[in-house]
Amino acid sequence: MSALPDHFSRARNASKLLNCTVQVPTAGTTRWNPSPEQIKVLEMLYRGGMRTPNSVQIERITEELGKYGRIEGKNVFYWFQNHKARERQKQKRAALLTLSTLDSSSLPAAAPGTKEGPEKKKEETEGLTTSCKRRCKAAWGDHHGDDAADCTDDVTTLELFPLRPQGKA
Amino acid sequence: MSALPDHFSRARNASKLLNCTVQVPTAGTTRWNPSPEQIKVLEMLYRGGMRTPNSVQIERITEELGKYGRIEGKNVFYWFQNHKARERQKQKRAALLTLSTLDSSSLPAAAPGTKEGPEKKKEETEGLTTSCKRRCKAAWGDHHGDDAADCTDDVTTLELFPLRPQGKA
DNA sequence: GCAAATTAATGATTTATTCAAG
DNA sequence: CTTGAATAAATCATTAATTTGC
Repeated sequence: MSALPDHFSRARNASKLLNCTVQVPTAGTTRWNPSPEQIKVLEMLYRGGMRTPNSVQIERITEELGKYGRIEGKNVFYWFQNHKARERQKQKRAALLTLSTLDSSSLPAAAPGTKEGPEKKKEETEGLTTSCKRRCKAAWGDHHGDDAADCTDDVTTLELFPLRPQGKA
Repeated sequence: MSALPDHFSRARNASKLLNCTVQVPTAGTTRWNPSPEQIKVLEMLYRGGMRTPNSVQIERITEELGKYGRIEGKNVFYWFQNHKARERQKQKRAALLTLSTLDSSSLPAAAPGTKEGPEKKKEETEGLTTSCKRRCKAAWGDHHGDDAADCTDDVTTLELFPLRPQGKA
């Protein structure tokens, strides 16, 4: 897991000693590091039911989160992807654990310490949540805005995307 | 998990019952249909070694292909994705076939008519092409162009991306 | 108490799989 | 059946926690 050629990156251990509150601006950071407020908003949206925001939603979220720090649209996109995937991963693991606890007779393989349980391929304990087929729509940059009068399909999910706490969908 | 009545797909199966041709906005076709010239250029680029163009490259390709018909950046992106994937798929299949031909004793399962051969997981006949690790860079809309002096680190594949028949290396 | 070494989280990319239009 | 479009899974890579030796 940890191959470290020991490359002391750029703006690393600047803080800690110096309690300077400077936010390390100017280009430096390669990877987006979400601030607590940003995470809060994102999780709120997620708990509100948002799974894969489309481009318009992403734009709005990005704009909103931009108040709390530098952020791009792709960060939002990736955040939702990863969050969803890892949530599912956790649930799957929990389900397996529950199963093994409830029924301690089966469970042939899948040593819990190895790495995972990559036995079949997928669809292991999948038939419990996602029943809906697929939802289409992606988050591509539809901003080309040249000639083609291609309808920017938004409008659909806009209503259930308040961005301000409204209470459930 | 999917507790949200997300956008009921919009232009997907919209015109099924209602055979009304309306609603389809000005740009009729939902799906991009590449013209022969476009395919030609794309295949040339592919044969030239391009696998996953970055945003700048995609923009340029899109611009070039736009001469031969309506096209968006995501079309180019998806085309490369699909072409690569399906090329690999074919190679894999061919390799399996070759193996079974050379050694007609093994090959336990993988009925060729069922659906596929989803036996293990992956890494079956993989170690034949991709030796380079990974290349980074995606095709996101990096067009924010605000202040951040974020280096748009293309440069990786740019050299082998002439876009104009140059004679190649 | 600290910084290097390790580990755990998680952002970012690529690959595999699936859906559906033509 | 072919293939564009979209999503989910796997993987890589980097940053933050945490541990460990001094």
